[in-house]
Amino acid sequence: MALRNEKSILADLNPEQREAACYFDGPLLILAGAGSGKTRVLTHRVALLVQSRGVDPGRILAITFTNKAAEEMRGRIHRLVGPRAGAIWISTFHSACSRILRREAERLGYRRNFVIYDDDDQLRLVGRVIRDLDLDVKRYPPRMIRALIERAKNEMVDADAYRDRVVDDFTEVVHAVYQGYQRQLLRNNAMDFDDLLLNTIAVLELYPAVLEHYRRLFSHINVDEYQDTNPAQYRLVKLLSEEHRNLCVVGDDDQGIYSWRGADLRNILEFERDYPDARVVRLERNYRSTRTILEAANYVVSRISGRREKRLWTEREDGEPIRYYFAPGGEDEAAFVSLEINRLMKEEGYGHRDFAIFYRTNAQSRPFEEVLLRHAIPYKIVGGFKFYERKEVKDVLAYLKLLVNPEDSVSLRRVINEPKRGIGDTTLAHLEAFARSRGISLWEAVNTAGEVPNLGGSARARLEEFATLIDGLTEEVERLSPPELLRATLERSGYLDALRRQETFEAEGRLENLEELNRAVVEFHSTHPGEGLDAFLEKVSLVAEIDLYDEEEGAVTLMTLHNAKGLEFPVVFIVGMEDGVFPHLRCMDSPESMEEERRLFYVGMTRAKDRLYLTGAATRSQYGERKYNPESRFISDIPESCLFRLPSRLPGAPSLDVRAKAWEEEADPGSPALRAGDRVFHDVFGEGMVLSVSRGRGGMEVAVNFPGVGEKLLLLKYASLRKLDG
DNA sequence: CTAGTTTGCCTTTTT
DNA sequence: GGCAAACTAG
Repeated sequence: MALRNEKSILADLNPEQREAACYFDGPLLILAGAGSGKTRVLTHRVALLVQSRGVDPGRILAITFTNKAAEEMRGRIHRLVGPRAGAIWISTFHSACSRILRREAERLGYRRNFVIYDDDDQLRLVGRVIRDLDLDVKRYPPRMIRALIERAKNEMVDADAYRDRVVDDFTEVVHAVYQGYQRQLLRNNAMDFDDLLLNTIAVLELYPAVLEHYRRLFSHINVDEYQDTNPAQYRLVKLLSEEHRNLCVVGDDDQGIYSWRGADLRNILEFERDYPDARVVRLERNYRSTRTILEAANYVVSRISGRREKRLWTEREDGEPIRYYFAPGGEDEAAFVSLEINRLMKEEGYGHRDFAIFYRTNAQSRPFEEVLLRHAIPYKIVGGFKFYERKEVKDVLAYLKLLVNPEDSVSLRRVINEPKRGIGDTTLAHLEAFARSRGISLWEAVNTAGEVPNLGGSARARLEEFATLIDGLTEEVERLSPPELLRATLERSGYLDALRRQETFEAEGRLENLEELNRAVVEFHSTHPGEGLDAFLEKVSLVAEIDLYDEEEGAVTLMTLHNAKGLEFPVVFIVGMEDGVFPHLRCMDSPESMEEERRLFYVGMTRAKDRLYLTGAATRSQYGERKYNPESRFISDIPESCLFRLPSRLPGAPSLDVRAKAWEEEADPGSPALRAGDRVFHDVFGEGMVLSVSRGRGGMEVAVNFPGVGEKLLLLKYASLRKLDG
């Protein structure tokens, strides 16, 4: 591939984009509307810095919102400037901080092999601390306290400073838990997500030499999705860029959808107040959507107060009107979407990958999965049941974390009796009391089990056995590669055996997930040879759901509106357009959160290139009961001239296939209607023979052998199976 | 100590 | 309707 010179790089850009890409000295704000080519500007800007300005690639910092965006940007810059792209710091805030902290964390009392706690670990630890303080978890719910701690951290209020926020008994408790929580983190040599930012800031603020080092290192700083930065990120950027002021931020206040995570729109709205001499460039030309979609989107967002006035325009045609279908029920809504996908594929030549279904909450995906499965339309879900949050995956990762960092008591507690090895709550309680009284870590307590009072002989023996297991594996950490370590852990811990022995479908599924984890480790090892287990764990800790998304796959994509940011699809369905669903019930009481919902709607709409569908349902089952929701208020925000309302009773629409449902009910009590040996027909796999029928977690499960396809495990609830006679 | 059952909780979005 | 803590029985 030929590298590009300055002239040819500039040729890719329109005048505004060029202005933004070429402004190198001093603060720059790029207000980039949806689909205005912001990534292009950013990549070209960085390419120019390297290519024509001769800036050392290692001194450019580019912050993206997700790892996926980072990889993509690196790829695009690589195409422009070649392998030098490899040296640029392109990453999320969290990855960049983690990289810095691997070098600097020792100054804060951490060791460099610290582990990163996800929110499940976080919750466990908060709960632990609450219980350790002899508080009632009913009166002080860990989730709530964690939320308050999180918010404080977003606003850079540390555990000590929280004292100023204490106004009553409850905040008093929060303060105490916050302090205990931070102490535990330090003792466990662990950081949560927010700590990655806060500790980086702390290191920079406490050590002038360190600050100086990174200020010199990063001569040019670029931040994407600036509207979604929180006060801590703002501070960090400011610290690093204050001196040379070569700071370029890109964003769109209309797409700010993370205020619940602490993001503060003022960062982008008041950029010029921080940098009065800032250059501001607006990108308003949209290269993605039809005029109709843009007009509607402009209108939806125009009603938001205090925004920066922008008006997207395009040279594209009007295109199709936005189609709106308010179905009688949730199943009809899903059936409509599926039928429409089929129709567009047949009549308009779209492929599976051209379609996306967006919803407000992950829980809404079910009916769509069901109907797509039944119609044999391939689909994939981004998010939802998250791979790295599944029990078995987390269990095994906890083992690995423990090998890297034995101080990690959260992981230790997780695996000490998993699989069951006779170390129960009582034993654990004794260990804990001992650890606390001696001021040693839980792991040290396990290792000195002989001295722990009140322990029975068998408990001691089991603890010793466990300690030997972990010690043995720890010794291998230096010797074995990550894939080998995973294997050894799975085998020697007995985790694999325990699952194999169960011989249930559930265990089967878990084994498959572990196989998947194994693939991930193997892949990591081949792309990062020489990197150790710690590097793998770090990568895993910082993945976002969207990072796992692969657009090349030929499948319909289902995801939340939040995950949709930054993507585009020829055909988009935004489903669940009902008051209480979208906008979400929890956002109804404050005008600010309602505005955020509206921005979220805007984000969803502007993902569509050619066709946009909005659907809702008059009634659906929510939380297990029947709910009746009115049409979403956002529908009335769309100009009627852009909207085509479909009749809610579609002529010729098939009633849903209720066969599977009926079968499940029939199969439930005692005598299954479907038995081993029955011949069945499946829409996708064809004819097959039932091997077994059993009750699993998600309902009745059927194992079927399809000749030529192999054995398939199907959830009767979702499967479209017909029983064949004879 | 474990396994099985009941109760009682919570249901937004995620680096 | 789903999940985890809490309780109960072996």
